[in-house]
Amino acid sequence: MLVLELTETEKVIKIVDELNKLYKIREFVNKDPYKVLVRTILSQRTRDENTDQATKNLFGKYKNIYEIVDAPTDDVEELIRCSGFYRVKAARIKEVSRILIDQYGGEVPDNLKELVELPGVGRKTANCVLVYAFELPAIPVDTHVHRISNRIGLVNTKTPEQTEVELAKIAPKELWIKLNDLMVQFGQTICKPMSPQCEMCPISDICDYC
DNA sequence: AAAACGGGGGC
DNA sequence: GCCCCAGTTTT
Repeated sequence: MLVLELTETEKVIKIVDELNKLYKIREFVNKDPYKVLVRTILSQRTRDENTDQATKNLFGKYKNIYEIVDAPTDDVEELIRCSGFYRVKAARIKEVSRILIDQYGGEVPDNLKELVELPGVGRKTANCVLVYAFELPAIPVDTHVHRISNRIGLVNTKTPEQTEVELAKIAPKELWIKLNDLMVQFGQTICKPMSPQCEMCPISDICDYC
């Protein structure tokens, strides 16, 4: 069988295309920047099911930033308990909310520089806000994106930030917005960290991992 | 019972 | 870069 020789850019296009047949691009909490930010903090080192449940619990009771900043911390902790790391996350959410109200008029900044200055917001979380709330081109690199990109030989990097830089070079900009969400779903269901289900992988023809 | 897991921060 | 943090899931 003829082995296709694709450029890295062509590989990205193919990967997005194939994964897009399998998974839907999700729209997180109606692109409300504050809710996206909170949901993303809740998602840190956490699976989707638990993230979604915690997000529902929290915003089911407290509607916006002003209600959350005044909410009792133990109640917030209880509502988001199912997402794990709930004490840290509750503290971060309340701290960030306070800062946004005090310094940004209750709005979420739409640029990387100001976002990463917020406590509990690193590069991955900030990029998620830019992509999912503001629809700006950014590539949130979590461990799924980092692992998969390296596993299939798309990049050869050591840190997530290096992966972000390399992916930005080879991926067409209009695809950036899809990369994280597709790879996360792929990483949770097929290209898993420990036991990848290579037999049902839609992109095995461009991957020699197995 | 470990070890790993959709990060972030402090040093 | 290394280590710590801290609930949950997987091995």
